[in-house]
Amino acid sequence: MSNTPSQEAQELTAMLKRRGFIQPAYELYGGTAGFYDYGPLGQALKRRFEDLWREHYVIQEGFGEVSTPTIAPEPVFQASGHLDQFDDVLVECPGCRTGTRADHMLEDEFQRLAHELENNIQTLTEDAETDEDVQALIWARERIMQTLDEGRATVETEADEDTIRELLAIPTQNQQAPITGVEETHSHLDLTLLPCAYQITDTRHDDIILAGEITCQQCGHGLPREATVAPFNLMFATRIGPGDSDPGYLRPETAQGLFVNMPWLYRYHREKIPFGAVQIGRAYRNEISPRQGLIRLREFWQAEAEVFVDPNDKTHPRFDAIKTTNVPLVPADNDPLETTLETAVEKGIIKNQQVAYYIARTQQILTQAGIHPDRLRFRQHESDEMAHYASDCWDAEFQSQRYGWVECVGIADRGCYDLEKHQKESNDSMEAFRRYDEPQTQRVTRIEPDMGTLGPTFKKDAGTIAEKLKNLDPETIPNDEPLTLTLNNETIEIPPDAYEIIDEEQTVHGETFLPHVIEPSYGIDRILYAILEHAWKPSEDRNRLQLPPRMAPIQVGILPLVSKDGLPKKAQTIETTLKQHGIHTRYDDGGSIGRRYARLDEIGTPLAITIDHQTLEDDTVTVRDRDTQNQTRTPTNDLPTKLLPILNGQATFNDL
RNA sequence: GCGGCCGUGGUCUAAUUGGUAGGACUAGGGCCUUCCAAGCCCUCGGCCCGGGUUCAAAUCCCGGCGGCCGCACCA
Repeated sequence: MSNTPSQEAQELTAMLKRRGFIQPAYELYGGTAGFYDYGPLGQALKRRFEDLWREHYVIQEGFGEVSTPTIAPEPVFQASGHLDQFDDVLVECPGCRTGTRADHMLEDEFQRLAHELENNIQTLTEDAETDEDVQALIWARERIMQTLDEGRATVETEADEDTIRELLAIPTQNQQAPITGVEETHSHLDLTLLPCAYQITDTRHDDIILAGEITCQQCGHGLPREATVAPFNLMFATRIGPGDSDPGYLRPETAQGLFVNMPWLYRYHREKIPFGAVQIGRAYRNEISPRQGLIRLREFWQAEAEVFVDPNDKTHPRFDAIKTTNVPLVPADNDPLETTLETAVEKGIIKNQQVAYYIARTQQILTQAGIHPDRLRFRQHESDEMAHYASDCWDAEFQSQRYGWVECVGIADRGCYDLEKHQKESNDSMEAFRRYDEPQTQRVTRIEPDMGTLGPTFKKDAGTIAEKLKNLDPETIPNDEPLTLTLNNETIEIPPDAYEIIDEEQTVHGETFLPHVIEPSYGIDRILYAILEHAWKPSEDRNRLQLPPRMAPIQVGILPLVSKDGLPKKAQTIETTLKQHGIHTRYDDGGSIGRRYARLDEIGTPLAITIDHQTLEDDTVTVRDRDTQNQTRTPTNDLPTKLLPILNGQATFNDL
C-alpha cells in the first residue's frame, strides 16, 4: 500500500526534522535503519500522549503502573513462546540468494503437488486397466485431497506399491520421491506421502534441514536436497554477566514484565479479580528490513495494559457506559460495518464485553489524541494471522495518506496462554481464587498411605507406591482380597494396614483458577505518526499542525509585538507567571510578528499571546487562536485561569 | 534479504568532456517595524563513509551505510 510520498508528506517529514520532532537516529554515522530520535518537541508530544493514556488507564481504570527491565533472562521467553515461535525460518536459494520463509515455501509446494496429483490421478483413472486400479486411484485421490492440508497423506488401497507408484508416476529409484515410508500392513498399504519428502526438522538452535525437491520460485534454481535454513529470531540477544552461560534478550513486548509479576500484582490489588496492570516502555524487535519511518522500528515504545479477568465472566462492570458507542468494524469473515458495541457483542462479532470495552477506550484515547474518527477503524485478525497466544484480536487501524491502513493498537484476548506457560516454566502458581457465594460441603473419599508401614516394608519404593495409592480410585479397592499394584513390571501386594480409606466431609470455600488476560497494547510511535499526519494542514501561505491543545508540545507563545519600548520585559514577566502555572511557553521576539505566528502554527502551538503598547497602559494582552487566527483581548491577571481549561481540552478559544 | 533508482549546508537545489563547490529558503546577529512568513546589511553552515583509477574525483570504478520504489517480510 506504499505510495511515493506525496509532496505533503515530504513537507511534513522535513518540518518534523527542522523543528525538532523526530529524525532518523545516528545520522552522524550514516544512520541505522529502524531507529529514530525524538527531539525536544517529539519527546514532548510523546509525553503528552503518554499522560493522556495514563489518565485513561491509570487514573480512570485504576490500573497500577509498573516499570520492569527491558532485558530478561532466557526462561522468560522460553515460557512466553517468543524463543520458539517468534522467528521466521528462512531458506536461502543458492542461485539467486533470495531468502524465503520455509513454511510459506512448503505451503506453496503442497499446493502445487496437490494440483499435480489431482491431474495425474484424473488422467490415470481414465487409462486404468483393471477395476482394482481404478478403485485404488479413487481411494488414493480422496485420501490425498483430504489430508494434504496437514502436510501428509495416507493412502489405503489394496493395490500393491509398484502399481501405485506407476499410476501416480512416481519414480521408484528416487529415495526422496514423494512416496516414502511405504509399509505393507495386512491388506492395505500405508503410504506416507509428504512429511518425509519435505521434512522440516526444527531443532531450534541448530540448523534446520529441508529435504525434498523444491525449485526456487524466483529463479527456478533447484534447492539442494539438504538446504540448510536458519531460523531468524526477531529478538535481540545479549549476555547477562560475563561468559556465555546466562543468555538474555531485549524484550519484544513490555507485556511479559507484567505477566511474570502477576502474583505480586494480584496481591497488590488485594487478591481481587478483575484487576489490571500497565506499563509504558521500550520494546525491541530485530526486523529484517525496517522501513517507513516511525511505522516499523527496531526499538519502539509500547503502552500495554494487561487486564486479568475471570474466564467464566468476561462481562465488564462498566459496559453499560460504552455500549451505545458506534465503532467502525472490519470483522474477519464479514463485511465491514459500523454498529454499536452492544450489537457487536450480541451478534458475536466481538467475542466478549471485555474486548469491546477496551475497543471503546481505545477509540476515545485515539480520537482525543487527534486521530481523525473517520480515519480510524477496528479490524479483527483472521485466525491464521492471530498471534500464537491470542484467541480474539482486534487492531485499531488509522488511515495514513502515505502508508494506507496501519495498525497501531492491538486488543487481544490472550486467554490463559501466558500465565499457564509461566506457571509451567517456573513451577509457581499464577492462579487466583474464586470464592463461592456459599461454602460448599462435599463428601470426599480418599486413600491415605501409612508411611510408617510402607517405609520399612518397601524401602526406597515406598514413595512411588504412596503416590500410586493416592491416585487410585477408592471405589476400586477390593474389600476382601489383598490390594495389588504393578511396580517395575512386578506385581506387589500391599497389606491392608499400609493404607487407610478416609471418608470425610470437607468444606470448600472456593476454587482456584488461571485468570484470562485481556490485553490492549498500544504502539506509541505509530500513534504519534498518525497524530502528526492527521494534524498536518499545509497550505500556500502557512503550514499548521492542528494538534488537540492537550497534545501540543508548546502550549502558549509569548510574543512582544516589537522588541523595544519595554515590551520584551513585560512579556517575560507574563511568561514567568504562566510557567509558574505549569504552562509550557515559548518566548519569541525574532523577526516580524507574522513570521513568529507562522513558526508557532507549524509546531502546533494552540495559543499565542501578544504584548503590545496597550498592554503597558491597561495590562491586557491579545490571545490568538492558532486555527482561526482570531484574537481577543484579555487582562493579564486572568490568563492562567482562562488559558488552562483551553489547554486541557475543557474549554475552547470561544469561551474566552 | 534481492533488484532498480538515488545520496551536495538544517531544507530544496546548481556545478560542460574529471580541474577542490554557487544559489534559494531556514537559522543566528543588527537596522527597521504598532498584529500574521515584508525589506536591507552581516554571519554560521555542505560534496554519506572507505578504498581504487588519475597530476587532479562531488563527478569514473569497487565496497559499505542510508533513502525511495518493486518483490519478499511484518507474533
